[in-house]
Amino acid sequence: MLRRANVVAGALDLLDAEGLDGLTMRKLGVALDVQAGALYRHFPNKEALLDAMADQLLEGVDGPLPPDLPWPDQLELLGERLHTALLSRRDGARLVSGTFAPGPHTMAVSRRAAQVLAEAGFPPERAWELTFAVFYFILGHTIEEQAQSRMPAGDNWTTRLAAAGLDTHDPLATGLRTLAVADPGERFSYGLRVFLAGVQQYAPEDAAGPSNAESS
Amino acid sequence: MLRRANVVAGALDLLDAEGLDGLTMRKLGVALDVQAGALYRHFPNKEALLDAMADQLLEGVDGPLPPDLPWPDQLELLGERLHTALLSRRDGARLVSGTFAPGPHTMAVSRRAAQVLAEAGFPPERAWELTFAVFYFILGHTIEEQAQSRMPAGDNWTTRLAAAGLDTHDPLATGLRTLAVADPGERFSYGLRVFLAGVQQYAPEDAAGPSNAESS
DNA sequence: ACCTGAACACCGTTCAAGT
DNA sequence: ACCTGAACACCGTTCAAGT
Repeated sequence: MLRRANVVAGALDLLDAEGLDGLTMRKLGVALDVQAGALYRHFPNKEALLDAMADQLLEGVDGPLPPDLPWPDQLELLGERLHTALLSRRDGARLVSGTFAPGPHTMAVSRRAAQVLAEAGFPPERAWELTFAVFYFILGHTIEEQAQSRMPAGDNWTTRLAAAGLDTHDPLATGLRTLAVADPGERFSYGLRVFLAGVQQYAPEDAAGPSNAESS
Repeated sequence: MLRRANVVAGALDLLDAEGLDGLTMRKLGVALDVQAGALYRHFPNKEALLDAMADQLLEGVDGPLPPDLPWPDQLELLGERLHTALLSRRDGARLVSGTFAPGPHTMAVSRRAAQVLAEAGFPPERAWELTFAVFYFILGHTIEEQAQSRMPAGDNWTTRLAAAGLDTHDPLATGLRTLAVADPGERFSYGLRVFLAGVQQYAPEDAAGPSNAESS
């Protein structure tokens, strides 16, 4: 007999095999030796299944954080963990970004990040807001990483950009080509640190920050 | 006779009427008084049409920037313009985020942002990287804005999050509920400024920044 | 309660044939 | 060159009927 957890596990394996666009209720039926219609005894629709898959993907991201770590480093660690989890399955970032109803793991991770920010002195709304903001960056960056990795090496997004109208002698054009071959993980970490530097600067209790933390 | 530009314009109007999920080659055919198959004389597939629509949406974002404006303000202006353009059509952010091949307007906007950062002293690769990073934040934030606006008022993403496991007396829970009714435009601007504060701090020529701009 | 078999109402895309 | 008409190979979802 089919259990809800089996369906999610089978769907995630099918995701690795077929990608998000190739993930079909019918193919999932075949993979689980069941008619496609039978899946609707466990999930009201495909959207709900995708939500469950996304939440499963985030299992473990909300692990304990070293309490002696400064809060910006805690956030960086959380961001790197999320990044790793998204990369663990093909199209993982696209899967999570399409989530409609957040599951328990999604909840736990978000809450953890917001709590770190609240303890750093941000008012609760700002803590949530910045949590979402950083997550958007992480999702967007990882979506692009996973899109690039599935493309022929000579046909990157960046390659197209470079070819489409940039002079060969333009330093910006060469920089774009350099980017195309750069380590995506290093790029991600750099972007994350830059964003977190901004967050740190806006922290009310951070003495090094400007006085306009809540104005301007 | 149908022109490529007519197809794009009709498709954008259909997008407003039906949303991205309801945008169908067959419906577009009806709207343009043409068989669906006829559209394939102008675009090789639906993906190419969506790319053209996304690029059209970004027309005008790459307008001239006041040259006397400090570069962080130039970036903020560019970001706000992009935000506005994405909001100008239903599901505009989702449309642009799904873009595969960047068109001329997408190119121009990206290049403009990268150039501002390059002139601020960033090496070209970092300039591109940060351009993408900020765009990811903008797209993600705007996708969520547009998703929220199409949901029943009492059933926000944030409302679900709040209901799913947060204590009523938890300040984080109340903060989340506050967020749900906050002005999305103000939230966007705040997040953008925070990110740009980080960027500014990493700028090599910014004396106020830390010395570890390229290390760590 | 769970699953099968089969249908319903759609999709994107192709292509001979018309004009 | 552009469009029609009609098909092909799929989708997600529903639901009587079986066990």
